[in-house]
Amino acid sequence: MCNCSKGKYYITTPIYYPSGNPHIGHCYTTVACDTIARFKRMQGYDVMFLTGTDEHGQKIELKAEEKGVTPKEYVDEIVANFKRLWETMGISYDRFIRTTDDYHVSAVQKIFKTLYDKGYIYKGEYTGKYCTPCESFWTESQLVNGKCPDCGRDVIDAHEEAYFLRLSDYADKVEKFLTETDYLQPKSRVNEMVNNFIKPGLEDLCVSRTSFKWGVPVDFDPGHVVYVWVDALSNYITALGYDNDKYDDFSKYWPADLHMTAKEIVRFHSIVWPIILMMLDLPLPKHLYGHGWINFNGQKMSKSLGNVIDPFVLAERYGSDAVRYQILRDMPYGSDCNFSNEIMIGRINTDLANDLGNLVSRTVAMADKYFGGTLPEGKKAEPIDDELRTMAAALVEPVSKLIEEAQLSKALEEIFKVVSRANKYIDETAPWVLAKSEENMPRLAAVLYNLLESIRICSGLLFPFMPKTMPKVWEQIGADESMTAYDTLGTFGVLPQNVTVHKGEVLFPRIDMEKEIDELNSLLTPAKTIREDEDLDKANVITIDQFAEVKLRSGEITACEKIKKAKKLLKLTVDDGRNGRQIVSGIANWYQPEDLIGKKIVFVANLAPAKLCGELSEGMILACDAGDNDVRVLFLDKDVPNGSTIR
RNA sequence: CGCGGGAUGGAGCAGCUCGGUAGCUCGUCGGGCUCAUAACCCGAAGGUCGUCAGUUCGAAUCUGGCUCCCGCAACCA
Repeated sequence: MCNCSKGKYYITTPIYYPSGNPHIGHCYTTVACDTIARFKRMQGYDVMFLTGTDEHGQKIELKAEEKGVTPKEYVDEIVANFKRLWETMGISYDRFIRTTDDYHVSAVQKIFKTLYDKGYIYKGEYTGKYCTPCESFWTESQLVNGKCPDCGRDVIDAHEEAYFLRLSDYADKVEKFLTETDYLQPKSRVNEMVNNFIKPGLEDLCVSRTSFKWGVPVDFDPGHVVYVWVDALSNYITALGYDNDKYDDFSKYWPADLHMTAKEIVRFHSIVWPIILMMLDLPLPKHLYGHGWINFNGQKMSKSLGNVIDPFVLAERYGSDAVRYQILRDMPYGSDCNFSNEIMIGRINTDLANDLGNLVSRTVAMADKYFGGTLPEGKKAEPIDDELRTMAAALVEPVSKLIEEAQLSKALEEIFKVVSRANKYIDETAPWVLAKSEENMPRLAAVLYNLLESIRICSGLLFPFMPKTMPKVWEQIGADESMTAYDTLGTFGVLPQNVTVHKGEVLFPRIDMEKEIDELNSLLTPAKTIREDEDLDKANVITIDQFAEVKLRSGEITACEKIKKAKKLLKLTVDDGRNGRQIVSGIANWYQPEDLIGKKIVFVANLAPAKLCGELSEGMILACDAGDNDVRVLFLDKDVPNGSTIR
């Protein structure tokens, strides 16, 4: 097969932020890209599949400090986990870029300088609000109740000298790009982007910071580091050798054929990234696909259904292919999907064990039992064969199109229609009846051959989705590599007439749902979580003087009401033994106002006052995380005087 | 009037762009089969498509009002 006949295909995942370990969401994006990459390789494209990590920023600087290690040491450990997960999940990336790689750092400096020299980056003064956990700047008007509109936490004032990227100049061009091309998928997101960010007036973007050090230094202005976007987005070109000598295939692979991201960073990939490329006079990428999130069933999540979502645990228990299958199968195009262990096990059992695995198993078993493993040359066709044969041979076309469009769930659905049809065919033809008389042998051989061929085609198309298991299928049905190549998948009748099958291991063992859920619950994270807490405790030892700075006092709740504008907040009036005070507490999900009135509680007396949803809060009451989305307030004995010091 | 998503048989979803017999998967019930991983195949029950009004010969599908739910916290893919 000629590897260059189809041209190149460049596909990317986002570079992930290693402030914590990889989770099922990272897994989805990466597995989806891997599947498409493998599929394009099968088709004969010269594929470049890039993934990596975005390692700079204040958040990582802080996390590292908390842990008492350097930022690099901190990310090294987590990046190793990302790589280990990709290994586990069978991710066939061609290149892995880290924004701390030397070549990337120097290339980013050059890109920054180029943009500056061209006048697209200018120095200004940044004044506004900054949310540290989100690493986001906000204007006063964007704040919600004075809080970060993304996470609702406090923002801090920020005034500093900073460089800005002149996005405003390109508002019209990028709007045209989004509305007049099919770059951004699904199409529904185009309006979202245009209405929310372009039409209100595209603001220039702050692209440097002086308040932290962990980033790419701006080489012509010491003290500044490049702030996230120019650094992170340009990975897609520096990884190909743009402005560096590490690689030299930029001209070969750029522009990207597909950037895949989750929906929350679509904004940067659909607006900022094309603009940066326009400024650099580079070709624009062809497609951006923003997929939905994997949600965890929200409040509905119940103990009985379990909740283990560590991808390592899932892969270890069910096999990476089963995990790949489930997340790809259940994520609908463009919207979110739910995840639970029950859903995952259900998928594995019905689709993989019952339908596909069992189809292979029963087919191979019959070939083995009735013909000693090798089919005879003589076959007898019948009209009833036609539907299955036609369906199987026609499968490659729609499936290819769907994969091309990143509609992986639908592609799988199509393939499994043929699997189902094949199971039905076994019933229609009843091979065990045919096996009873010698004269039916040619007919029996034809039936089994048709089944093996259907399996061959399905497994060939399933290979990009489940790359570890499909070769085992091929082994069992007696197919070699040449018989599962992409070009053979549109043809029925590729296996030799006298094909020999080999009974093998059970491909996807059926899982006992109840037993499995019980086991998952028993290993459900408490042990691990507590250990992490202990580690954190040890890393954050304080002195008794520090503790003494926190003034705890007793109080009695004399009045309590819900805050209308907020969902989670209760407004408490507390008798603190002095003038009384008002405390706002985020416990509305767990307590009704009437449950609290008259109760004695502990509160932090010297906490800086804050406004929450417009209500003044002078202190904080103590409550504990009782686990599993439960919160319990600490109540005191009735006879404790209000205002007593607690130590 | 903060933004966004949603409401379709027990559960999860498709259908809605371009109105015309309501479809899929799981579950339930009944039957068949015995090659197979107690798997497979067939059949049945079950929905006034959140609500009110409008447009229309005809609305799940178009228009407007209303109600309710979810995310915008956590591992931010």
